[in-house]
Amino acid sequence: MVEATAAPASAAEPLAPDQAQQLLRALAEPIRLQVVQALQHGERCVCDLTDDLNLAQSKLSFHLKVLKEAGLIRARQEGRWIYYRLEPSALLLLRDWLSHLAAACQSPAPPCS
Amino acid sequence: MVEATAAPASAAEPLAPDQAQQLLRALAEPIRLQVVQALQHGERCVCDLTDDLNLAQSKLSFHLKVLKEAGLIRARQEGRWIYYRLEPSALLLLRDWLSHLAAACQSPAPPCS
DNA sequence: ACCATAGATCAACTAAGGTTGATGGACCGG
DNA sequence: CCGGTCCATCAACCTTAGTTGATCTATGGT
Repeated sequence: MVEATAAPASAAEPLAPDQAQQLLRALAEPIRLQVVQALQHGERCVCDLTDDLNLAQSKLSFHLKVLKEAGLIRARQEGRWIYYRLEPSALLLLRDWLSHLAAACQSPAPPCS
Repeated sequence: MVEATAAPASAAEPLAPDQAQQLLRALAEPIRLQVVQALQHGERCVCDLTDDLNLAQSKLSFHLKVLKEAGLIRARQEGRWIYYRLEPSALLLLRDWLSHLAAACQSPAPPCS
């Protein structure tokens, strides 16, 4: 959805609300958050992740899929194993979206009534 | 949960995973995202929000509660009306948390197997 | 060719979270 | 004091999303 093969993403385009929401939804789940943190310091294959996080293989696979579809992680196959790693550009896009939001709400506004 | 009356938050403390998750969950919902965006340019009272977003009062109230409990918005009463506004510090904390995550995953790591 | 392992996918189940309509408290104007 | 408006809360319902165990494909070793 978000990406092409070589996700150019840096900080130029503002990230549509739809995409922001997809990223937020993907991150807003305990297991997926653990996965993301487990990948924080580099690539890991699924078997290592199941072991690290003590999860059923099927369950982990489900969550990896959600993260991948959101563009937050990327898979790389090597022989029998599949290595997953974080996609920093997605994180940065979301980060910038939050910055933008925070910046906008610093200004005063007219009361309603 | 997250805050006291005067949320000091700026950029010093790293934000616990628990709290990051609460913020993410709060934002990861279409209506709440709309609410946040509606508050982006300043305070609004509930009646205005129901009107702007065309929502049942009860429904809006539910989502406002979630956002408030996450520390993302703050309420201010004035007569009969209750004005809500965004809490930038929460957004910035989450922003920094994402920065940190993105920064960490830029470094290489040892393969498993 | 055969078996074992890595991982994805599927269908049925369960649990969590959002919705709805009704009720209740707070504040105001007459 | 009374009626109306603003908003929060509650219980019952419904929808969405995560879980579980089984099955399926692919890869590699022997």
